[in-house]
Amino acid sequence: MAKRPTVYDVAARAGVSIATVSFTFSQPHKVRPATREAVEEAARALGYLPSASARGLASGKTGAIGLFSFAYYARERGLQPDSQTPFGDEANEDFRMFPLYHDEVQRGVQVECWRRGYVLMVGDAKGAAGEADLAGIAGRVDGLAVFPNTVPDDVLMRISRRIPVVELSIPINNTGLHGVSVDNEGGMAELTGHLVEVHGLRDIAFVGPKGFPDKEHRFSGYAGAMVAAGLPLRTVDTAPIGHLADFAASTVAEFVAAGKLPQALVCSTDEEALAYMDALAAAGIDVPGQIAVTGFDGLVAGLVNRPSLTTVRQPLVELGRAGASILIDQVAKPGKGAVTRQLPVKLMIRESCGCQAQPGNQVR
Amino acid sequence: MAKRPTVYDVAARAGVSIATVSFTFSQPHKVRPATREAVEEAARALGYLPSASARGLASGKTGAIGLFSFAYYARERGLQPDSQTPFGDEANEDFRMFPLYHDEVQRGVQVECWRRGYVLMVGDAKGAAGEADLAGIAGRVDGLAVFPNTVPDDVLMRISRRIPVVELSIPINNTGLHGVSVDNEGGMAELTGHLVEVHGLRDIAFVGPKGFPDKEHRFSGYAGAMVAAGLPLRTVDTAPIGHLADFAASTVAEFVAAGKLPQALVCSTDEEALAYMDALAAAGIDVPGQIAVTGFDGLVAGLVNRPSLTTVRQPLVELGRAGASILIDQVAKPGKGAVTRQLPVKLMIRESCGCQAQPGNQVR
DNA sequence: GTGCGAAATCTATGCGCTTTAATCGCTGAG
DNA sequence: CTCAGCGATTAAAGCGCATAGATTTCGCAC
Repeated sequence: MAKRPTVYDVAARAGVSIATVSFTFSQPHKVRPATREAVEEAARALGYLPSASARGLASGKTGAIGLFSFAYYARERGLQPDSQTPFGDEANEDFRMFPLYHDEVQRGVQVECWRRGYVLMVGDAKGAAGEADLAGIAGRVDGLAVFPNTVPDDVLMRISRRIPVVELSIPINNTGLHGVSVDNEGGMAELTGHLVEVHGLRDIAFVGPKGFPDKEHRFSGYAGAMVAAGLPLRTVDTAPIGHLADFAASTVAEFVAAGKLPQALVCSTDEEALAYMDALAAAGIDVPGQIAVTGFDGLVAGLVNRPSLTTVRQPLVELGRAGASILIDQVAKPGKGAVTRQLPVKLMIRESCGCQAQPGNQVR
Repeated sequence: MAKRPTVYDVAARAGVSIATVSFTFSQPHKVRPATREAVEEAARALGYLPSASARGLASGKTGAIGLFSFAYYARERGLQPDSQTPFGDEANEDFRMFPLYHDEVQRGVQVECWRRGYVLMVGDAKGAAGEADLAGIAGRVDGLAVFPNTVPDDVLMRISRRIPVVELSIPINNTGLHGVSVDNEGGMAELTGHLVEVHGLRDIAFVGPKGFPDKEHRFSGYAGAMVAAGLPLRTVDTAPIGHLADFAASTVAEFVAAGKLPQALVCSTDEEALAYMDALAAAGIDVPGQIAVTGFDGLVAGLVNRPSLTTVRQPLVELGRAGASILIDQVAKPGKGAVTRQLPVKLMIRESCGCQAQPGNQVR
């Protein structure tokens, strides 16, 4: 590559000063049409491309929104950048790998950035999300969106002192960060209610990890509905996502061995639900015939699955858009407090709960 | 937001020079452990975040790969940033809108960037992809990936004089740009052969637009297979993607009116195929009973559709990865000529051609 | 205690652009 | 014919960091 031409080269060729070149691009109306054209002509002839780095340095703005995204997916599964793990086409069932939760949210962020004239910077930690990784992206954006549990809180707080930070899909909290969330509790309560009231189930177990605020809220929704119906709670531990399949298989085996198969498995995520459905199928147990299984998220994979997965659909794209929107607003006019929004969810009744698939429910 | 602390602030607090601060982050091993810790402590206390802009300016590298992505989707459909068009959750069948072709390719680019330690900059034109839009992203990356027909050739050529540019999924050509493509011709020939040999169809029409190199190659594949079988060619024009539904409906109406319904519609993309299947269903024509329909791409939407869509699956994620890989290689060691790669495709026999759905073919 | 090479640190400069303040050139009023 | 007034243009000062080259400090042998 030839040396990139700079404002100096353009200025020299056009016979003006670099300031005029700069104005030509940033404040065209302040430049006489004749000189403007001369500058543009020179720029074109030279193949001039303004350096965003220099621009950002001088102006203090980057015009970019950052998203710490893929790391979310990878870290949860223990994937390494140098691994040979298939990330798409190679996998036989890659609609189980893509698009997942964060892919849809990312799309939302991307759409909103597009609409507001920002570019999206997608950064990812190479190992545990340390500060060094984040610096690479936090240092070059005007605002940062992150998924919960991907970045240590103290690092996040530090960053938020410099640029607005929004947590995507985290319950309202007291961290002082901006945040967008969904009605986890209400959605799960409604879903549980469906199993109790429509299907008359009583022995309903909740499957989900501890320690994740959003999952805890889903549990609350489940618990509330069960208690309200006078039914006993029952919980099943879950493994890290990377080991869902093995864990689900052994759990199912235990159920069978103990002869204590619940009537329904209310999972905290679609991914868990699908893993359990696989395990149940492998064990020769019919879903929804012998046991109902439900998820939470509304991924494509649940729609493609047979039986299709009854679940609670989160407005994932909207979630991303709302997050990006908050950031961009904050960049334009920094507010004092944390901005938070909660979005509604939608119950998607499909086959895995025992209902017949409805055309209207085929959609996600 | 408080003024962001700089190397100077950190240096002052740690009692060292800014060079040492810089080294501490870039060449830690060249700094004595004691001073390194002092610097890190100061940085932590101050909430220091290195400015990527300044870094990029000084070093001449940005560590970012750019992708001109969403614009591709939007422009083809005539969507505007300020429009109220639903971009996801709102749509009843958004698996028809996401993930599409470019979404999967983008994922590939993103994965490869992650593995190679780059960040991804997703930029989008706000209107026609003019130079101004591109400058915003081309100026801040070390390499740029674009979809065909999204950026005027001359602009692309200009940019490619400064940074490596790769065209995603464009047949090998003479533009001198790097490129990745798939075996469009071979895949379509194989698919057409399937319809002829397995299903014994003779009146097979090709549906696809003119003027797009990759689509032309698909046509060649279709034509080659037909000629080889001694069958006549038949083509159907298509409308811009944004008007696919209306156009497909009127075309189907013409077929019916003229009583000349082909035995099969070989479409150049899955999106076209789905539009025609919708139109055929609306006209009360059974697929694949009365007419077979096939696509090309291997989108999720085709898998979810009933009947599921027989198609040719492109390795989209791999396509994106290959593109990013070429760019990153070129950044590291600029080569002289254009690098090109062609990837294989895979025939996915599903229901819309008249075959029974096979478990193995359910996958995409 | 000295001397020396290596390691650590610092000084100084420039990356390409934005932006403020100052200068220039022109117009029209006096 | 002069000069205030105004728009167009420019000079100059950074923005925050990397890095070559200069300088200081360190570790160690004598």
